Amino acid sequence: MKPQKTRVRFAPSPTGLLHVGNARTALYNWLFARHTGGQFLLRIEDTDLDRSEAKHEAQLMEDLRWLGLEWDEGPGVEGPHAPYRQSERLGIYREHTERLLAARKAYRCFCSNEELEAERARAAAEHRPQVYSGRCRALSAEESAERAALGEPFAVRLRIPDHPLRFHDMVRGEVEFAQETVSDPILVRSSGVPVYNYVVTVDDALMEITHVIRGDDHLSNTPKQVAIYEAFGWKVPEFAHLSTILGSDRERLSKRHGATSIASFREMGILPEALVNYLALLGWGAEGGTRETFTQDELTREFKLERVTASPAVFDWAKLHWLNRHYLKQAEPARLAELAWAYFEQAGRLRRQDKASAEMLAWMESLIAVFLPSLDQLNQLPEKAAFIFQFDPEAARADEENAMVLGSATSEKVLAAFASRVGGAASGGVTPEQFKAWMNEIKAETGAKGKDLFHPVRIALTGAHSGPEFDKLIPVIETGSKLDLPAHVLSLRERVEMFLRE
RNA sequence: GGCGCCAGGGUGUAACUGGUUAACACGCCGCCCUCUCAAGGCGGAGAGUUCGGGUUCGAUCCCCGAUGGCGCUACCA
Repeated sequence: MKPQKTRVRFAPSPTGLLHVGNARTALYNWLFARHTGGQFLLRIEDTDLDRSEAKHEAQLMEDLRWLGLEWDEGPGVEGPHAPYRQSERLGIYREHTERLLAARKAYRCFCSNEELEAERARAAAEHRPQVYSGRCRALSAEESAERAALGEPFAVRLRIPDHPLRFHDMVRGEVEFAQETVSDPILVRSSGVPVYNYVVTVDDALMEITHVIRGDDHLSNTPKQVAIYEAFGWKVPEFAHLSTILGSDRERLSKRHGATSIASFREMGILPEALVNYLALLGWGAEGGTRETFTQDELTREFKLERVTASPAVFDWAKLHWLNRHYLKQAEPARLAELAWAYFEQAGRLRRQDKASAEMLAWMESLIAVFLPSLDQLNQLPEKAAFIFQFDPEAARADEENAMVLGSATSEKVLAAFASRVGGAASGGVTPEQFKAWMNEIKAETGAKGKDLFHPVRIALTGAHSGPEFDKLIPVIETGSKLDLPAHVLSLRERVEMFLRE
């Protein structure tokens, strides 16, 4: 028997931003499809027209593409099972409902809301499962048709079979629900709008989905869906219910925990490869378990659904940051310069049009290299680099620790010696080699060494007694001072002069 | 209330079909490097696998129960 081609889908509703939980579901679907050589579809669940918005759909697709999760069928790509938007498939559902009704697998339910509520209350009081009594199940075909024809409002319910509903879950194993604990589910509301559990099942079947990979909040809905497959005589697919992602307080991760949308991660300057790697690790571990960093290709090769954990995982910013730092260091400087530009632009440090200048871009690359080792997210860059663009001697002196350094006897001598050298520097700017030579001279001249030697100079140049190494920093400052920027970047010489004038 | 899922260091995971001093990574702490902050290198602490039974020569792993967390229980998705 030749193996069936796997087909999976990611089916979000466009009611808001794509967040980590859903993104991880999408990723696992995508990885599974790619690993097995199958297909990954995107389907938009927009039956809830009040909450669905076109802009969310567009954002969703953009976010998926940013993560590198291209779909083989779906909006924008189309395919043999189009349309891929549920709002455009209403006719299909209606047709299928007719079939079920005709086959008496489903029936019209004329019960009112009040009646149903009373029924539930009674069941709760008697400690029984709150399932529908099935009162309208017994209605004859004639009576049912007659009341419908008379205009009496009705919903359509599925007849739950009288055998246990079981299915296989690749994460949880065999799962079984006793039939008496599952209520005859509503398929179509009295308004005529079909219900989520119903349309999902119809679509999954018609789109020939072989593996339904989704969040475990759907686990308890699955027996109903299995019953729908059975009612139509369709093959029940494999399921894989992914555990929830929790916040550090072990509560379901939500906006309450801060930024959790994919869009916000991108805005912060988290690289997509870092996020993909992190999300993959959240609920899955490679065989052997000694590797943590995986490219998307490596994940595709290693990812096995059977290895996904059933227990919920806590989202950890520290580890995401660690991975982001890792990928930031791997990234092409030109790419980082391009990405970082937006943040500096926002901070008013750079102009958009200057991106066209190779000189500017090169300078940006060297600037990023200076701060890269201490960067969690790219958007931290303008703040870390602020002292390059804006030098404030007064504030530097005001700092308590700085004042202590500057108060020492040698610091004055050191600064004077340094100032005289910078003052006489060639117009080309100070080079790191020159700087090093000067510091050696000053060391010999004043007897100051180590912190006593470097800290006063560092404060006079950067405003702080700690910061990046001078070798990398000096070229950035000197080159920057010659560029045409929104605000002039002070050269070493200008900094020292200004500092001593204060 | 009913039904279902889950349960290992602070966190994410590894541990072949039951046999390991319970491994790796993040984080934390320390040391080295260094003018400093990072980065990097080296090392350390931190769980005996929720609890109670059972099966077994032997359970993190299999079974039962309890407890806790979560989900579903809608004419929400």
